[in-house]
Amino acid sequence: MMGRQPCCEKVGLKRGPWTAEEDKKLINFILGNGQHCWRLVPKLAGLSRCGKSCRLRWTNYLRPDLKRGAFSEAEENQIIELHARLGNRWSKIASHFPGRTDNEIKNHWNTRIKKRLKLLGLDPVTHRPIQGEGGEKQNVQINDVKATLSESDNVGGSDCSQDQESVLELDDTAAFWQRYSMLWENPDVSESTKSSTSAATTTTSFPMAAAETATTAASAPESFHSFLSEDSFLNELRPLWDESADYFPAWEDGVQSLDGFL
DNA sequence: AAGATTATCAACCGCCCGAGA
DNA sequence: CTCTCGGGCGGTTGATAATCT
Repeated sequence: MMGRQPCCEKVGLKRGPWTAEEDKKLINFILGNGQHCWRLVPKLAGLSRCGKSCRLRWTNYLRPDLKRGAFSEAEENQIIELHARLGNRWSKIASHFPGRTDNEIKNHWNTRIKKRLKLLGLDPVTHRPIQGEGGEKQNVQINDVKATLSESDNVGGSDCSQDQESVLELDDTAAFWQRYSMLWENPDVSESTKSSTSAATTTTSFPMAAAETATTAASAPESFHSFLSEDSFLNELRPLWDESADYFPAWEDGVQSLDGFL
């Protein structure tokens, strides 16, 4: 026999983007009942979705303790270091970032960090220098960084004011690379990840990230639901929200972080 | 201004794993 | 021990937004 039974009866179930109405139903249900059996959630909440879809929507988008927003430089650096040690174990990586989801980190890795590593001459899978023509990529790396910085991150920019900044950034990059190499040269590195927090909590500077953040932060969309600012829904939801701290450890923080959207 | 291209990210799919019967 | 089931994970897709030509 091939394949596998679907997780649920898909016939008649809605797919695709969630509507504000569906979100309301899901939020209200979870607030009122907590998280138990996801399979039952759609039925009980009156949603024509499969349980998996509900879980995904909640954990990746509706949970009030989500941080959202652009990744900081420090976060990005930490993701890179963790990925070097853990590989594509996104949930493990995400566990180091309260308020971030594995999906979010995975997306960020695939769309941004991966490219940066390539620009740095690093293989995003192995985190080692790409042995291209001549295998001397590591030596030209710093120049590559400079080139790519002025190429791609100097958006709308004056080119002359950048030299000084670039020097600083290059120093940081060199330091980062050094740390990074040491990480890989340490044969115990994969073991050390199991035990604890050793290298994960330190931060290094990753200037490409800084440059990028500077150019994109201003335009970063705060896409948290517009319906959350609707008065009618606010009046209905907010009291529930405030009463529900018992269900989730991070709830209080979540409420606070929501305030920015309300 | 309009069409083409690229980037982003929410959401889905299918597999894996652990718990419990 | 084996089987079933649900939750979780990582890979991938596709719609939309942003940017370029």
